[in-house]
Amino acid sequence: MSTRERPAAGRSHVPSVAANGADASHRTPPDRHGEILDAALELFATIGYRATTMAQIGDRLGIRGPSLYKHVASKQEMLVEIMAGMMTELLRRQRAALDAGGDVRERLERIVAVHVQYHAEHRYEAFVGHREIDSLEEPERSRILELRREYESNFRELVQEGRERDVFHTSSDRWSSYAILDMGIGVSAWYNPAGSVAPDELAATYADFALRMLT
Amino acid sequence: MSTRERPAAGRSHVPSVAANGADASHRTPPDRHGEILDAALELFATIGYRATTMAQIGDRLGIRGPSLYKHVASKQEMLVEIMAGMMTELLRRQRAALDAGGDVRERLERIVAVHVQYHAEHRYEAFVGHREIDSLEEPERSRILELRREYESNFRELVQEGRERDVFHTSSDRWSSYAILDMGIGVSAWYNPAGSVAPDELAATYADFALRMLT
DNA sequence: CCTACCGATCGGTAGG
DNA sequence: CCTACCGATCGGTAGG
Repeated sequence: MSTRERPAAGRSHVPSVAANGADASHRTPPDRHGEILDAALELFATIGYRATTMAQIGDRLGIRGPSLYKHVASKQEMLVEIMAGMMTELLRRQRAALDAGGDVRERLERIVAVHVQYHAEHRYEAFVGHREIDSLEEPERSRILELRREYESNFRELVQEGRERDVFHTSSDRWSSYAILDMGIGVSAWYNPAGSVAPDELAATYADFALRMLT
Repeated sequence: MSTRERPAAGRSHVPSVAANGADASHRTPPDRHGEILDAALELFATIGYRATTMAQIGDRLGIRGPSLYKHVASKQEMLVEIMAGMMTELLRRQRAALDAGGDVRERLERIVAVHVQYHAEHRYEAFVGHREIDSLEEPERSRILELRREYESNFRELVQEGRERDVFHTSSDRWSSYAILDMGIGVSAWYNPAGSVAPDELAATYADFALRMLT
C-alpha cells in the first residue's frame, strides 16, 4: 500500500530469488522483511506505535505474531528502521535541493517543495517520524533528533541568508522557518492520496505560500 | 504547573471550603479533581495517553494509583474532560475574536493571534488535543472532531470572504487555511514557556505571517 | 510458520 | 487514601 523508503541495508535480507513472476503459491515471499515493515508502518501511523500489537502486524500478512520474529528482531527495531529510513531520505532530498544551486529564492522554493511533496507522498513515514520520536529508545532517539536538527537548520540558515541579502524580510528567521516547516508537517496529517490533488501541485502551492510569507 | 481550562462542571466537585488559607496539613486539598487533571495533562502531553499509568499520575500528588478513583471515574474520563475543555475553550475564544467585528483583515489577524496565543499558553492542552484524538472512545471522539471541524471552517470561511472581497489572494482557501492552522498547531510542540518569547508577541508575529501569505 | 507459554504491566475493584 | 488482588493484554521465547 505505502511505498516506504527501504534503507539500503534492507535488501541484504532479500533472497537472490529475484524472479517475481508467476505463482509464488505457499512459499515465503522474497521480501518478507519489507512487507512486514510496510504493515507495521501503516499500523503505527493509524493507531500508534504503542497501540499496535505484533499480532495485528501479522494479521495483515496472514500469519501469527510470533512468526514475525523470523524476519524482524523486535517491534522496537521496526520503528528504528522506519524512522531512520525516513529521516535519512528526507535529508537526502533536502541536500539535493540545496545542491542544485540557484539564487536564495529558488533554493528556498525547492526545499519547501521537497518538504511538502515528501510529507504528502510519504505521509505515513512522515507522520510516524514526527509523532513517535519519543517511542524510540536511546541512543536511536538522539540520533534521529540530531538529523532533525540538521534538517531544520538548513531551513533556518536559508531564511537567514535570504534576509541578509535583503531578498527575504522577516522579524525572525527562527519563527518563520518553524512556521514553514510546521505547515508542511501538517500535510502528513490531512493529505488524502485518494483525493484529486497531486503531491507536486500541493508542493508548488506551499512553496508559493512560503515565499509570500518571506517577501 | 499548567493552567488548564477547568470545564464549568469541574467546580461542582469542589467542597465549599473555599478558604485556601494557612496550613492545609494532612487534609485533602479542596480541588483534588483539578490537581489530578493537571498532573494527567502533563503526563499525557509528555509521554502520551497510553504510556501514562494511573500510578504515575498518583505519584505526582504523592498518592497511589487506586486512590485516584475517589476523584475521577477512569483514565478515559480524564482524557475526555481535558480534550472537551480544550476544544470548547478554543472555540469560545475564536468566536469572541470573530464577534469583535472589523474588516476581514482585522478579523483574520485576530483569529490567527488567538489561535497561536492559545497554542503557546496552553501548549499541553493543545498538544494533547491534537495528538490524542484517536485515544478517545466513541461517541466523545466524534463530538470533539465535530468541534474541530467547526473551528477549521471558521478559518476557511474567513479566508474565502477575504478572497471574494479581493482583499486576500490565494489559489486555495482550503490549503491556505490549513497552512495557517498547522503552523499554529506546530507552536504547541516547540514553544518553551521558560524562554524569553511572550505568547502575545509570537501571536502577533504569526498573524503577520498569515496576512502576508494571503495578501 | 505454528501452538503453548512465560513474565511483566496495567486499569480497575474489594474492602477496609 | 491504602494494600491486596483480579483479569486482560502483550512482547518475546521454546520447541517443534
